[in-house]
Amino acid sequence: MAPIIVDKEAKKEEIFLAAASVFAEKGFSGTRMEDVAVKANMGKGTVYEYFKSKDALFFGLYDYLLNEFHTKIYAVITPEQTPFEALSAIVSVTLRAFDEWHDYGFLLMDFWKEHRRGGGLQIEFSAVYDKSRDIISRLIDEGIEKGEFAHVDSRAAASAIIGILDGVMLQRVFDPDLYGKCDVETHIPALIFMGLKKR
Amino acid sequence: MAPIIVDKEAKKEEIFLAAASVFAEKGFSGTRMEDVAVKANMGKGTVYEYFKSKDALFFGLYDYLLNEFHTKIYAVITPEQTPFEALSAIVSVTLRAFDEWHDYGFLLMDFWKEHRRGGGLQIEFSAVYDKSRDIISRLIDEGIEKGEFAHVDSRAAASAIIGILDGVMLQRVFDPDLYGKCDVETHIPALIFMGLKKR
Amino acid sequence: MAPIIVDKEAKKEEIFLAAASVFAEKGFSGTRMEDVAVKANMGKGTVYEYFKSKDALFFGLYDYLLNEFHTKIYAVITPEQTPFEALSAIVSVTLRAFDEWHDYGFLLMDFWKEHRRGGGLQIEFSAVYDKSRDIISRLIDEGIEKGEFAHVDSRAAASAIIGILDGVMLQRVFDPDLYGKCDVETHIPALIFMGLKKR
Amino acid sequence: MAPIIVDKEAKKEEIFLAAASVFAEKGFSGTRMEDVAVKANMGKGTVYEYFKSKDALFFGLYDYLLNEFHTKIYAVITPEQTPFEALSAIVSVTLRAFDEWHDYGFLLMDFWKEHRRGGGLQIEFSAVYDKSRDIISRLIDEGIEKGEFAHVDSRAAASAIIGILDGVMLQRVFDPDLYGKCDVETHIPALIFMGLKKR
DNA sequence: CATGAATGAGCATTCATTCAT
DNA sequence: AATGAATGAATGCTCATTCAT
Repeated sequence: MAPIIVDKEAKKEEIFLAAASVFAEKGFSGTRMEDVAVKANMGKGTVYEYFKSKDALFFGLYDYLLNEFHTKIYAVITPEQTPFEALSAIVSVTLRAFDEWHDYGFLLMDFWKEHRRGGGLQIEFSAVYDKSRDIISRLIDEGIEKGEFAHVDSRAAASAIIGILDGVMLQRVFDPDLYGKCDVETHIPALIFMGLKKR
Repeated sequence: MAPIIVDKEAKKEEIFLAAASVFAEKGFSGTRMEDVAVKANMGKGTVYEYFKSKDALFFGLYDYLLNEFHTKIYAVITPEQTPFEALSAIVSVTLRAFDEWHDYGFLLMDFWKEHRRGGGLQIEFSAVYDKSRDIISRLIDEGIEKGEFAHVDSRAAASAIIGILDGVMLQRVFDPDLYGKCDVETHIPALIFMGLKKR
Repeated sequence: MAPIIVDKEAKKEEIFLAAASVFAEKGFSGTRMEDVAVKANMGKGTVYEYFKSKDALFFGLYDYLLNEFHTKIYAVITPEQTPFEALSAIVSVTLRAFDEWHDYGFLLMDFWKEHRRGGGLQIEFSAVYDKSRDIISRLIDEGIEKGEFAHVDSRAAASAIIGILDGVMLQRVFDPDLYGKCDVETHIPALIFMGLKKR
Repeated sequence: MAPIIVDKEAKKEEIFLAAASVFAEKGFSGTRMEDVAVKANMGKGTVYEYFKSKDALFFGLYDYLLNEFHTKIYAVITPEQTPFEALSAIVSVTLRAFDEWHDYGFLLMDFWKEHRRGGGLQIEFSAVYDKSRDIISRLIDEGIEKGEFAHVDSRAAASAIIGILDGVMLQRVFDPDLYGKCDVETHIPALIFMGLKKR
């Protein structure tokens, strides 16, 4: 008669936030569903009202975060930018994003690791990387066409750039002071665009 | 009665080989000590004679593999090489090593992931990266001195190079066809040394 | 505001019908209160308005069904019948009733099985059997008096007859083709009345 | 080197005995695996060394008990007996067996009830009844041939006899005094062989 | 030394029941 | 009256670790 109106999506988001925090701290297998529930200020059972299983929560979270991440990253690209400017913006915002959420690195490691355990729930990681590679390699192709970039293999270069960004993140996970030791946000793009060799 | 002489080190190596195979296939938390024992053709109890715990085995394995890996990688550096040649050799042998043992990627992911869980047993990953970074950044510094390389920040560049290599490995874990799609072993070094920008 | 008038008894019956169907299909412990609620087109909470607990619903259902069953069975007895005719009618209508509702067998099994779990709610099964035994043994006694039946122990014979009927039902639960294989409705009464021995 | 020798079968039997006792007392769903373990004086995990799951234990127990039961029952048949004597012996030993282990009735109810829950583990009850029906109907056929029994339908009569025995057991489960109230072991066989009708 | 039987802590998940609306 | 969101007790099962032989 007067059904309790609950914003299911809002509740899911609450759980996602709690889960992100706990998974990032303890890792997937180190996290108990109760930990998530406690963090989200609800009963264990309630979490299960919104997510069928621990796996569903985990990979759902991945989806959620990736979406937010991509939205954030690719919001910086505008049509007026030159390929160089667009690429610079992507690299720079990505590095800054890692900086802002250090835990994201741990989460991502877990996603990578748990990714294998069969089942149909899991995100198609390969597709995710494909998508990123597509965007970046298209910018590179455009840059080559316009004479801005050298005649590199655009897909290999895109892989390398993503590799740099992921790899830098990994290294920062294990050595948080890396940023302190050198100005990564300046030097990494420099390397990407200029290479090591003297001209 | 003559005491049975057992080569403890040889036995440990047997266990390492079995463990590497099983951990790579099933991941750390998906692997049961019994799986390792079976693979190594011995009883569960025997594994515990050589390793105090699952963690000790796992991180001991990391140590073991990393040692082998580093030995292999840095064997290619010789004093006669120019910095450019040395760096090229490292990059190239690393890419080829990933190629040879695809599972290594999964193992590495697990090491990264489990790395955190307290205790004092764990390898100091940061130190590992530091060591690699040291070797590479020294080569870069040398190259700058000799006028071979541009005036980049050598530590940032080293981070970026390691990042590229780790990152490329990660991408190949999720998309094994990457090598097929483009000649990574040619293009990645090219990007590293020449950068994207046209000269 | 005019209060909504709800026919409590009608609603209870709705729930009973839904419950009978679900319990028969999934068994007592396999049935969730929500299943019943869904089948009855109402909310879980509403079921609890009418039945204090799952047990109360289950044993209430037993009462309800038994009542219907008894009403049906004993409607066939009339004062004009000879004891033989009355008994024949009971046997025959019982066998036919089992035939009509195959699921009843499963329900009954569950009632038997759950019957023990303490508490004061449960139906006194013994009393139920006593009642049936009373009716049947009285008919037998009457038959003996009138010289229609042999001098058997009427209570033992009544037990045996109920036993035959319950037992036949059980066997049909596990082998639904039993009726197909032989004409139970003819042969079972024949055995009851004539026995195995040749005269 | 000196492996602990454990008689796996003996251990299984220990567990069966504990399980029979606990299942009979609390029913299948009311029994926790720990209850069985405690009763058998072992740890929970140990039970799982011998039985893959609660279901496997339960239906394994059924197999075990049924085997014992059948062995006991059909041990009383000898080639020299007339069909009447053989049948009498079966009926009588069955009734006495129920008497000796009252709990068997409860266990059987549970087996009946749980029987449905799909899966491939479960005993084919139908086959069990078929087997009993075969033995008994063959004896009846033999009796008919020899002129000992009336021309009944032997399969229907066999069903009825099994029905009587199962049914009597059920009634005794709910009214343990039934035996006290009348001499079932005399009167039930009398009814089976002579029927109700006066000759 | 080697073993594998025994153990029990630990955790994902289910579901009867409650109660705010 | 009716609802269904929230809850947490309860339990089957796994697996690292121990230890008697």
